[in-house]
Amino acid sequence: MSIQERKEIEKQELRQKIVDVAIELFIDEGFENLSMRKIADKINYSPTTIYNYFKDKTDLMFQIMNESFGRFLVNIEKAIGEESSDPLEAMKRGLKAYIQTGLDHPKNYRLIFSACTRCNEVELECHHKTENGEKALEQLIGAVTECINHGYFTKKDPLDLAQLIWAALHGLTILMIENPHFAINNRDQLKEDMANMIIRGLKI
Amino acid sequence: MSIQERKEIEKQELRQKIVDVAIELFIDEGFENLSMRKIADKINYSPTTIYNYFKDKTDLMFQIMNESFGRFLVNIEKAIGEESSDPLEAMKRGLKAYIQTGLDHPKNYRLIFSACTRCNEVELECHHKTENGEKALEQLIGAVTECINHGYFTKKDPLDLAQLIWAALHGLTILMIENPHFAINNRDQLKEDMANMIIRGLKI
DNA sequence: GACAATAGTTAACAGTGCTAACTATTATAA
DNA sequence: TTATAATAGTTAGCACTGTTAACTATTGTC
Repeated sequence: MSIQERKEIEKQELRQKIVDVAIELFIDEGFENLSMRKIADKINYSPTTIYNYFKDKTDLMFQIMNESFGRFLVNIEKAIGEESSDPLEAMKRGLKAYIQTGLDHPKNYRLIFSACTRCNEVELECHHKTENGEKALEQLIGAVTECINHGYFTKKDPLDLAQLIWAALHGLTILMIENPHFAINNRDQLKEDMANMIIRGLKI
Repeated sequence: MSIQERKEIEKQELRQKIVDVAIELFIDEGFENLSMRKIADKINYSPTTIYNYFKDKTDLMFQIMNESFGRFLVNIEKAIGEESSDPLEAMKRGLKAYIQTGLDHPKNYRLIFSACTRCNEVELECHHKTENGEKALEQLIGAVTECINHGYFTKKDPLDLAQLIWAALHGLTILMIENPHFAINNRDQLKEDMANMIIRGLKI
């Protein structure tokens, strides 16, 4: 390993540490209390060091958002459990797993989508795409295509259907997380009903 | 009109002015640039005056959120247009109107739901209910009940169904607003598809 | 051993939410 | 009519924020 290689690795390690600590702080202390100075304190560096690794706070936010998206995907995989031979069965399990995973890790889920809230509020033009977000969508498109090919779903554009599904799931998940009053007494029922509504709505 | 009444009215007027200016600033300058001092500047009062009318910034946020919700409802009514005799027809028009109104006034829509993002991030416990939010839900429940009574929708708890519908609509609307990449080329199609998916999903 | 690049630092600016202590103004009761 | 009390608004200040510019110390290269 050359010196340059070692330096590069060290750089990546510190960068990753910043991301990890930022997520930790977000989870522990919330959105409003996540500051560059607190992150710096936690890693025992001066606040300005962070700016050698991230353009600004928004940039950092998008990195931790992407990282959290990755962790969310891992958790979903776990929640889905063993593979299913029937695509429709797999789809239904996936739908419920998405909502449940969001509810199980509300702060994580919130983090994934709260970066956008910070991004260029004025113009509502955020040009970031998260790598892991794209990956998730690809996976969902695959599952939808399976359902179409097996004659379960209407023969429409799989991307369209995937976006429909994602939107519906996200809506329920984020409302439940952000509004503790929403469906306080019937969350399990609603989760089930949402999965059923989606599948019935797209069935041939 | 007694002196007390006049004073009360003046108080309400200033309070309303603060709310109006706060909304204006949010729309014009965005979330991050909305500060107590800027609001104070705009109404030519000292910043601390605001604290005589609102407990803190979060409190003010919830007031402007409620106000925006009210304006949103007015705009939806407009978008729905004339009354329809058929409840299912009315429902479909309402569904599309919700999404379209959100897209037509993205900053307004975002404001309605961004207050929660600020509320007690740590515990995810926000105990505010917005009056206008409750009102909207009541209305939706009414429309759903109509559809059930006419034999269009499955005989389930109208509150459940209304929450399902709202969640799905909200998910699509907020994703489109917050993520400019989401469904950039097929938004009209998606709006239509979402309405159809919901109705097919709930039909008897 | 000189030079340059890199990584990290300190100091500072302009702005933030919010509180405490103060001052005027106004309405009520004697 | 005047003293008292309540109300509405003010100033000054605290502890914090993101971010930049200028600096220093360390390290690798020639």
